[in-house]
Amino acid sequence: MSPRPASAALLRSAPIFAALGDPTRLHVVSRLSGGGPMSIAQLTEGVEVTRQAVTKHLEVLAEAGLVRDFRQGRERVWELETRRLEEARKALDLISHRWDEALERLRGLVEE
Amino acid sequence: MSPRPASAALLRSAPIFAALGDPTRLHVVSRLSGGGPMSIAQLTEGVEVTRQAVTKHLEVLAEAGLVRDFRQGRERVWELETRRLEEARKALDLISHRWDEALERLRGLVEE
DNA sequence: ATATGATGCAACCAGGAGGTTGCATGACTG
DNA sequence: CAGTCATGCAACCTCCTGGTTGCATCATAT
Repeated sequence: MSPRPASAALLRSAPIFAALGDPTRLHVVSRLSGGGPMSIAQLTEGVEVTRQAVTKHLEVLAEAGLVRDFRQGRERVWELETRRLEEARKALDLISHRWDEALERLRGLVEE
Repeated sequence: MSPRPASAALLRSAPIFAALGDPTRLHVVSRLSGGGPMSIAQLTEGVEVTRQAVTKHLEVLAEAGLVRDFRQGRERVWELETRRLEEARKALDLISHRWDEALERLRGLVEE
């Protein structure tokens, strides 16, 4: 087992990070996380952009599996999907863990 | 203290996520995490794109504070900067934590 | 000195991302 | 049924992103 190749699992979390990488989107996610499920109109308040822009962002987040929607009367309500958040968190853990191992190996080599 | 606004600290991690959101970039980060510090040429092996493309990606990662470089003879060696990784991980924790709280509050309201 | 390997720099390009506006639709409220 | 509020749909626009190619530089091994 020499230098491990980039695990496919890790690579698969790229879309999640990409989705979280936009300020407006992160803001929306944060709003959702703090206030529970919200309609598009609600989410648009407190953000500088148009309702349509928010809609697009929500669709990007949904595509990445970070949010989920359901209808409630004439409203479309969005809520967080924490499973993917966990995946991303684990990916970050994996990276730093492997980095520590790698440095440890290097230190070992130097000391020989 | 009603529905908390998106914390600035959280918003500040958007660039980190954005940097991690590209497949090639995540691949590079993964390579670094598994094999210790590497030169640009080394990182270019095992990736489908040009050396210059890799250089650009490294600069994006550096901009986000995720990697750091130092010269070693005629090589430019890059290494991971795990501090920012930690920040991102904490941001994800914060989000899911607040979401759980929010759902708890909602459940409380419904049961009244 | 010189050839070679590792980068740096700059110009250029296509496509996608993030936003907007205008108008159509659907579902409650009186 | 009429008015209104929450969305859906579509066409457009601008800029940034991810990539490329070609050439200049700089350090090193001979």
